[in-house]
Amino acid sequence: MRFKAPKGTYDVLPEKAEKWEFLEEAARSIFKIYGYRPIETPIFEATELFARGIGEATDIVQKEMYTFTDKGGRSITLRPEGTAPIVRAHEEHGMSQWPQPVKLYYAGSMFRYERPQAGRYRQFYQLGVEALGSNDPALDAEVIILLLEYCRSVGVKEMDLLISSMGCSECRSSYIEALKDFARERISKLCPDCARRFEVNPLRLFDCKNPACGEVLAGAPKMIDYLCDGCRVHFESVKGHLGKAGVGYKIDPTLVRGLDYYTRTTFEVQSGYLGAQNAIGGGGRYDGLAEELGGAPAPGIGFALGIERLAMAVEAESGKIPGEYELDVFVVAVDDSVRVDAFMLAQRLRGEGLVAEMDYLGRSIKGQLKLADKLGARFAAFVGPEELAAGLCRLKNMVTGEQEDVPLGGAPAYLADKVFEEPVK
RNA sequence: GUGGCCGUAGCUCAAUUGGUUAGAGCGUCGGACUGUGGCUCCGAAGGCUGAGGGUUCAAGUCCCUUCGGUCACCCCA
Repeated sequence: MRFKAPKGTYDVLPEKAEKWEFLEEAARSIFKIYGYRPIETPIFEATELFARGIGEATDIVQKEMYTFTDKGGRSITLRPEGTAPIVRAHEEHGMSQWPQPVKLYYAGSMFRYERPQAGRYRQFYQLGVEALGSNDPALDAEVIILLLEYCRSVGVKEMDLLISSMGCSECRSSYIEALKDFARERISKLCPDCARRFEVNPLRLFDCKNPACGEVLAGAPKMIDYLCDGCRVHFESVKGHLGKAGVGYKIDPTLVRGLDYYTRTTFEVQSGYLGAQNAIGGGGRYDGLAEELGGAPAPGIGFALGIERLAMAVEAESGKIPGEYELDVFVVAVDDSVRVDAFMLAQRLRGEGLVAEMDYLGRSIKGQLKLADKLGARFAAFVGPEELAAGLCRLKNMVTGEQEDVPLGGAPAYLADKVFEEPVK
């Protein structure tokens, strides 16, 4: 075959898809408990939405977007993240008139043109929440706790919560000046990459892994020391809420996230089991985004988490993720004359809510039993001329090997009782 | 976009210093006396050795290019 899944993409085969379904269902369930409601936005949007929302200078906008021109001449981009589209929908549908705050969650694929690596793909699946219309620090804490609780509920035990504050437009700009003053005097001691960062986005200086740069920057001014009164009070309150909730966290002043829209609270949940891309999820507050997109002001906060990375962390720590294929009954057609009767029995079994399978390849009885065994069937139901003539159906317990004849008409209900009322195994 | 490693049947891997029809295990399908699984045994199907060039009498084995995978950087979920 000449075709393969495009670079950086992959097929989620049944075994993995079942695990993803489990994780996603668990997420939807806990998101709802926290009062969030589902929303689906288009998988592509006007390029300008992301360019303005995420920031022209960011890596995402500069080199990672899947952009194309549609037949109407519009510049379209496959969504690289979920927040900007939701803020767009919030404005478009007047959600500021809904009971505030508006709490939404989403699940879906995102696209970024990057070199694939462990835990990073060109199409990846995110789960996320957004709460718009309030700048209450309690909401910041709620969102952070929701992320942690969800991860914990599906089996992630060891994870680190990093938090910081990016300040608001006012205090951040004065901080950036201070940082640039500091860096300008030491520019000769920094690596070429950092020299470039200095020009493009000084906040990124802290991302450098170069030890020499790290030493130089250790003495640099920190954003959290430059917060204005409002931002400082907000940050203190977020920490206070987390503390009351018994949530452990680490303040990381260098936690600078790659999207320009963040203000005040930013956070990231990391796992030591993921390799270089160690963030399971992250997010922050974006109080200026709605205005940046040309809408009415609307503060907001949210997070996104990558299901691929979550699944990796869960499997590394807890071994298995639930979500197995289970077969209740395999209907065995004893010979060709009864294949239609077998088919009808399977239909009636399914009508009782039982997972029923049968043979579609004309296999021998032995072959059918082998298949039933491979599929893990709990029961086999024999349909044969002799049983049919007597109005019976022979049931075989595939675990114990016991067999019994029951009236054909009552077989589905009889089996349903056995399957649903008796403990598995 | 940059760099390291890698690319043989569906999967995991073999294939003497380049040498003749590329093998095995698992899996799939079938069979082992007539209506019954899990163990065992037998058989079959399934590879243009990622692709394209080159070197050579001869290439899965060497060289180049390209595509893909993988890991790291940049950055992020």
